Amino acid sequence: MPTAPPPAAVLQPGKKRREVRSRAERRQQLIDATIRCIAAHGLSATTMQLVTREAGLSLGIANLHFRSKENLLTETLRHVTREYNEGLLGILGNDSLPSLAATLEQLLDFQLSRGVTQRQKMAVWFAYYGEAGARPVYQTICSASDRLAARKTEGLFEAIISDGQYRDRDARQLATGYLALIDGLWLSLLVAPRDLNKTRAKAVARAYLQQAFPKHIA
Amino acid sequence: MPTAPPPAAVLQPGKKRREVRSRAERRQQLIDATIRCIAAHGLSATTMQLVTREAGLSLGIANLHFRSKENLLTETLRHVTREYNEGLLGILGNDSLPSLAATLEQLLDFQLSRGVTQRQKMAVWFAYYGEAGARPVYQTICSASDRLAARKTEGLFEAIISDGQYRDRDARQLATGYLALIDGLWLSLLVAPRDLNKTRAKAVARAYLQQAFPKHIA
DNA sequence: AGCATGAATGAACGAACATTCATTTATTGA
DNA sequence: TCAATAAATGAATGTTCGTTCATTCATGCT
Repeated sequence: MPTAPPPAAVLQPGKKRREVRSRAERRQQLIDATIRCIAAHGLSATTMQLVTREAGLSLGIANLHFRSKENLLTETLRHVTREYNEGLLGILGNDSLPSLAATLEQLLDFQLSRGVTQRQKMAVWFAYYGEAGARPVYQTICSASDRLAARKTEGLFEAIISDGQYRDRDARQLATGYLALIDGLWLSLLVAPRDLNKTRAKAVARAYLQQAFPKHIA
Repeated sequence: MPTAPPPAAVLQPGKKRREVRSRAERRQQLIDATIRCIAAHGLSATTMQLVTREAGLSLGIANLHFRSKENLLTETLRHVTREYNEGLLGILGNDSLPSLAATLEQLLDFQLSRGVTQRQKMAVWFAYYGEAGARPVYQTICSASDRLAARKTEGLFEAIISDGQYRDRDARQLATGYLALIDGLWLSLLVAPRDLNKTRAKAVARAYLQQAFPKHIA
């Protein structure tokens, strides 16, 4: 069998100059590309070729910086989760909250904030949720994040109940309901954006909080 | 090249007797197997081999009764969706509702009913939701079902508001919130069953309805 | 009984996939 | 200036997947 002719030594037109970057930079670049791919094509259609092409890099690079595709996907979920948790802790992090009413408003704004990013993140979030039942790793990461949000929200609600001297209110139950409501609204925004926009979603969530804590929200 | 030796004419031990069934029966059998596979292994790991083996049939059968894998998956989603919609219409179907309070209770019971089935169905539901952003067919089926539920729930809430002469209540907003809450509770039940059981989930949803319609629910 | 019909089977096939690694190339330090 | 080192590349590899179809066989009709 004749060997393939060796590529010409001349500079090929579509050839990009090879660039060297640090490990951290490449990892971030690949995670970002993975997020875009999942949002655009879904988790099952996200291939190594698609991701690396999206990142503008060569095929083998993902296996170089992450050991495997499985690892890349896990790290991507971890990144999205960490980002969300950091945003949440920026609001609910300190145990002594200056103004409870303002904090409540901030929480609402954060969870239903605009931003192109957020839309992509929602798609990623639910793509992994859909597979979580079958993949223990995803389940662990997701539920750890959920538990943190639940704990912090519950803490805020307890403080509000105490401050407003509300009667017959269960902080845990209200927090569970509120977070489930937010999840459900996200899902609707993702799947049926025609029937629900962010403004209406925020109004719905606000109504929930108003019913629960009328003295703390306008 | 020597041809492989023909299989012995004797009855092989692991050989099952071939059984012939109607097209409808086989389709249902395969859809049920698909649901079990998705719930157990996730959508991305659901292969034709897995499904047909789960159904106890041969590999080629799925392509015989459904044209393609894509079609099998679509029909499976349609089946789950139809089943849910029928249950919902069984409660909210007739336009003149006998007792609004009883209907509200039935709706709650239905949406958070136990049953092993329901757990598998939830897994299927969210597996498709996760891919819906990338697959227009899934999106169409899901959002059509969601829209029906929204319309019927809104109708019930309108009747209740009118009956109870509630002030400052928006049926559409309350219905959006209630359905989002149910979706969110389902997601929590699926992903973090340790943190939320069906009894607590029902209590949370009930609390929402109590806040909205105190005269119509205990 | 013998034949016609079509459901059922599973080996075979090509396409697509993740992964590997020999080679190329940028960067660093002597 | 020139090795030495490490990052980046992409052709090649082995595997797995969905799909096909020649063959087998159960069933109902004549």
